[in-house]
Amino acid sequence: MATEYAESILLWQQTFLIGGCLKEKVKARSVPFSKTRNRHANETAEDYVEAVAEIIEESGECRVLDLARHFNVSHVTVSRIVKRLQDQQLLYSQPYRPVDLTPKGAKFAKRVRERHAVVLAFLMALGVDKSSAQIDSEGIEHHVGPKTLAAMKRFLEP
Amino acid sequence: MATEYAESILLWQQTFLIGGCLKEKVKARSVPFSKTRNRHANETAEDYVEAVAEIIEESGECRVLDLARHFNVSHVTVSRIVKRLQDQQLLYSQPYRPVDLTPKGAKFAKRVRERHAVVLAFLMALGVDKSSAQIDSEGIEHHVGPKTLAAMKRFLEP
DNA sequence: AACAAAATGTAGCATAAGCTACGGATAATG
DNA sequence: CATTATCCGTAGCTTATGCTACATTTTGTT
Ligand SMILES: [Mn+2]
Ligand SMILES: [Mn+2]
Ligand SMILES: [Mn+2]
Ligand SMILES: [Mn+2]
Repeated sequence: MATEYAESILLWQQTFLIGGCLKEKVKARSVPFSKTRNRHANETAEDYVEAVAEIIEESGECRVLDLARHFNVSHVTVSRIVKRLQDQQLLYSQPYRPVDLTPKGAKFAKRVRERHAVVLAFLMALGVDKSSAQIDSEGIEHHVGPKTLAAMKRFLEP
Repeated sequence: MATEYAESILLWQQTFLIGGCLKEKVKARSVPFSKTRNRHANETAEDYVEAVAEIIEESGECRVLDLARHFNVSHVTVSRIVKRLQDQQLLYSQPYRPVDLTPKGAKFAKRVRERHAVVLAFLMALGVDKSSAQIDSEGIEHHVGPKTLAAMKRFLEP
């Protein structure tokens, strides 16, 4: 429902971009902010499915505490978010049991991990040291649209 | 106070990065997420001082409603945030009066606008179309550290 | 000056994401 | 098998950012 609301806003703004009347330079200027807010709303889900996939790959299972240490937050914060991602059909979770990805979550994780890998490799190819690239890519990844992602790939393998 | 807390966490993690014991690969991995959360906490302030500077430059004054239209949010959201930024000495504001930048806010705005301009120019130089570059740079700018910013500048003017 | 319109503030609600404190469940160890 | 340690859930608090509805102030127009 949060998603529906956000999408309706974007659709409404699309119409403003098409029909070109008088004072919608302001409207058009607001579109990047709306889209950025949308992307921030997805950010937690993206980081969590990515982390679950990585942790399972590394250690065989993913516990709530693994995620808490991964993100440096309390286990309570993780529990609540896991519950929401379960409602969104991205994760399986039962009380006191390890967390796992649903098929939908696994597909999502695959896309997100690929994009993150491209962004990280791109920054390093650009000459950024690994430590800075790891930090910056952790935030940048969520704001890289398809066009920018394609451009980064072109830069990496010409 | 939120800032002090966040900084104390970062300092604490620094020590973990220096002293290399056993299970702090997990700790080290959590640093990018902590720093990204920090950057998100600054994001609103950055976007607002930037917007205030732009709007004043374009139209002579910046009203609450100008900001509301700029960001596509309600004037109530703007009012509350302006109040906080006033507490942080970034903005001047009196009831029913236009908003202005403090000297501190103006310096901040200068840095933020320059960084945003570099990121936007960089994406376009990379081959991203203007519309996508505008959208993506609006989010990416807040996650570009000094090293990445320097690398982008090198790419732009060699 | 009076009235209407526009801008701004206030009250009250929602959701997301942090936290501590405490209690219950599971797992490891004797 | 009993005990302890670890893990996890729940209750309750906080801050940030969205919203609508309504009140107030300022501004513009008869
Ligand atoms: Mn990631
Ligand atoms: Mn991330
Ligand atoms: Mn921005
Ligand atoms: Mn971001």
